[in-house]
Amino acid sequence: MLPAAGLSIGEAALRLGVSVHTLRYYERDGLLNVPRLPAARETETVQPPDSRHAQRRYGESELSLLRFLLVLRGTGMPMSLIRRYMALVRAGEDTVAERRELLVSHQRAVTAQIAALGENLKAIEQKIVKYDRAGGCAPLPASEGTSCETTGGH
Amino acid sequence: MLPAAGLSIGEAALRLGVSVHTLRYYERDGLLNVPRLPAARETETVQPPDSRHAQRRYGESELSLLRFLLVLRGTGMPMSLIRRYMALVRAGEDTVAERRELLVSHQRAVTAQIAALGENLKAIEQKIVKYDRAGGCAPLPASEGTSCETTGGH
DNA sequence: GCTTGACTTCGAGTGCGCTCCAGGGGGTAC
DNA sequence: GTACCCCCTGGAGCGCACTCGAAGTCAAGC
Repeated sequence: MLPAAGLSIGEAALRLGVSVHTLRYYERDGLLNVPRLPAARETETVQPPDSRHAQRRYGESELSLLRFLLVLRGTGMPMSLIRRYMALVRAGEDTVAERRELLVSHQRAVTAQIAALGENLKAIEQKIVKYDRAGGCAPLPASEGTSCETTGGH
Repeated sequence: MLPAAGLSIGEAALRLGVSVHTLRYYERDGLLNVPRLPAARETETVQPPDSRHAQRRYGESELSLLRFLLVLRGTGMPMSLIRRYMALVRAGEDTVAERRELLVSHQRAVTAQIAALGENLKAIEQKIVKYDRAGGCAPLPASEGTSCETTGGH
């Protein structure tokens, strides 16, 4: 349960499978805030550094936030909506209803997207089958005889 | 079965659900060639126009090519690959094997994409469920009593 | 002290797929 | 003839999500 002071940006990037550029970009773009080092550390040199130039530390909470962020990105939610969602998360528990609404609407979009992809996939597979039938005559596989006319079509 | 001289670019765009800009862009980008008017027409003015400035006519063959092109685009195939595929189509029947290969590889990509989307969708749905359980206490629906602690999490 | 390496900032650059614009053609309607 | 509408071209612009570069900071190792 202890935050254990978290990972550096490089480690976090590695673990999440994105670039450090992307992580910084997300923060710059207002998607989330990441705490910085100077708070408490084992050996305390005189001063925590310059306050800018302070290194980010990614704890469990940031990581799980980012994991979900990547889920949203991975389903094509635009940055602007993600920004809104993350702001709601930061704003506390009484934004749950609105967050839910946002996710439900996105869920519908994703479902539709999957359906459309499935349709298109079907069309691609049909074309492949057509090529299989046509290709039995010339190049690759040797199967039993079907008529080998090139009756139009691509 | 007769080509009936085909549609204008505006009509084709309307029918395919894209903009005329996009159709011209596809052609400019080498995805396909579209025949032009000046061949044979009812009233022949002295000269068929300037040869540039000649209007495109979209016949069944162009339309079905475009429909499949849109399937490929709709599944995220990049323009460069589509260009290759379309070149193979133009090149004639003995490119069928290579076309097939291209489509099969894309098919795999789309299948993977759908799977990934499904995974992400699951994560989103779980989050929604979590919000449902949390939200029973405060804002929207009134259901029977579950414990209403906010035990961590976004 | 100097180098190395991972971090910091801000701003500019990239790639993709359109999308739009200026400037012009040409045919039909009034 | 001139208004209208759809068509043409080449090139510029846009939105998105990164991606990279220059210049600087800091801690650790030799």
